[in-house]
Amino acid sequence: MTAVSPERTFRIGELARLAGTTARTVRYYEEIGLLAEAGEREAGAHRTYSEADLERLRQVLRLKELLGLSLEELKRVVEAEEARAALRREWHETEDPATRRRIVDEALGHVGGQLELVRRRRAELADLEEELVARRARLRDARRDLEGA
Amino acid sequence: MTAVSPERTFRIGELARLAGTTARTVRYYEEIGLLAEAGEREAGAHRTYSEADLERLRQVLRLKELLGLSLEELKRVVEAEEARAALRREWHETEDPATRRRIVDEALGHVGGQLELVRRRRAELADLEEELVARRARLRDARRDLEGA
DNA sequence: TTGCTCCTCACGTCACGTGAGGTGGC
DNA sequence: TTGCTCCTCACGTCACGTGAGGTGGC
Repeated sequence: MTAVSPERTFRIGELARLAGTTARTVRYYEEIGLLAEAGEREAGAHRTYSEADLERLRQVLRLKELLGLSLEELKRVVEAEEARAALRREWHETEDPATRRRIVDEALGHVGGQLELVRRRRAELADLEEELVARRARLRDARRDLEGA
Repeated sequence: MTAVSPERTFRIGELARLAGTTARTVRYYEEIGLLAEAGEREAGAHRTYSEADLERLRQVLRLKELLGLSLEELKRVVEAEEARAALRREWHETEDPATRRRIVDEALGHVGGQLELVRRRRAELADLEEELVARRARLRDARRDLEGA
């Protein structure tokens, strides 16, 4: 039996390639505090990343490209995400239903806000698509009329 | 009877506001040749824009925001659009069906390319929306379990 | 040992934002 | 005439790109 390699690590170039970006971008995100610094590192040593780091980077890039968020806005999203992760850990330490409800409600608000953004974008894209389809239909009609010639 | 004001014009500030951007952006687009210079203008005089200019600016901003195109890419789109407008004028001067077919086919290729971009984006947004909806469902379940407490 | 990838400056670029100082039109 | 909006530099900023010169690991 082979191990499932639960501790796959990446260097910055591979991480960037797998996430569809560049090493420079990853370093920049670290520089401005959007991504955490890659573990313990003596000055000048190579950065190493985990699969969790890869997923986090992918998610950040996805929100940036699809929703057009600035890095400042993404920083707030990531911070909120981390705060919620901390709350999830706290979750198991409390029995108080009021506290638990507060945690869930906060998460619901956060997810709801993102959903609204995504849906607005999708609606705008749907409008654009509709216009393009109409244009294409008119062009196809013209094209069909020319077939007979 | 009042006239339908077929020649409504705008100054740069109003144009920008109606298009959802800034005067600086409009000047920059003119500077890099993305938007045509605003008519005849002695140096230092105010720019004036037509409703057609407003529509063009809106369309450019829409493609930029929804598809994430760079200004260089948008320039190519606008140029292709202008070439097609020129061809439409040429259209009425030719009787040759082969020429007309070439004009229509070029337009079809252009619209088809844009449609593909729009659809890919929409699909990506649909995936993101699905994930968010699933997260919200799990949170709502947790929330419901807490109601009983 | 030889490549390849990584490292840190640091300057360049794209797409504007933001004054500074001055002029034009209702 | 007084505001308001416009004008042209020109420097600042955000999000990286792109070398320059040097070091690390399979």
